[in-house]
Amino acid sequence: MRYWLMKSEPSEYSIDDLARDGSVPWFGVRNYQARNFMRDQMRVGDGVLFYHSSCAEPGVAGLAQVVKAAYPDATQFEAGGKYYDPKATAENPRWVHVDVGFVKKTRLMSIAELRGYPELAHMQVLAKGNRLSITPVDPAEWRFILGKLA
DNA sequence: GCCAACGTTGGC
DNA sequence: GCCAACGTTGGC
Repeated sequence: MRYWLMKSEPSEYSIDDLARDGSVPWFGVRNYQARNFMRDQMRVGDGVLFYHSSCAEPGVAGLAQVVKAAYPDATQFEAGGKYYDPKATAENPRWVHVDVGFVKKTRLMSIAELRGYPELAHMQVLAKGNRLSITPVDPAEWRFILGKLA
C-alpha cells in the first residue's frame, strides 16, 4: 500500500468530475518518471491525494484511490489528438496509465497551507522546481494530511 | 502574463 | 555522450 499525489487541472478534470464519473483513466501523462510510477509502483488500493493545479486555488481537493493497474493509454494512438505519440505502436505502447477512483471530496487544502506545516516540509510536491504530475507521499505525510482534512 | 525550473530533442 | 535550444509546467 502506497500513497500518491496526482495533479489535475480542474478546468480539464476536477474532483467534481471524478465524483460524477466514479473513476477515470488517468490519460495524458507524457513524462517518463510519472509513467514509471504508474507502471511499476502503483497498485490497486493505493491512496491518492487529488490535487488541483494551474488554477486560482491550487491544492489538495479530495481523496481518491487506484482502482485499476497500469494499461496502455489509448490517447497515444489517436492521430491528430492532443496526446498522440507517433512513436507508440500497439505492439510497443510507450504510455500507460492507471484508473483512479473517487473516494471523497474534501475542503481545499491549499499549497500555502501545505507549505505552512513543518511536518510536510519534505513533501516532494512542494520541493523547489518540482513539476512532476505524480509524486509519492510518505505514509506519515498521508496520515498528517488526512488528520488535517478530517 | 511572467518566469524559474526542468525534461526532451537533436546536432555534433 | 555532450549540451544548447526549445517547450512545458505551474505558482504567483
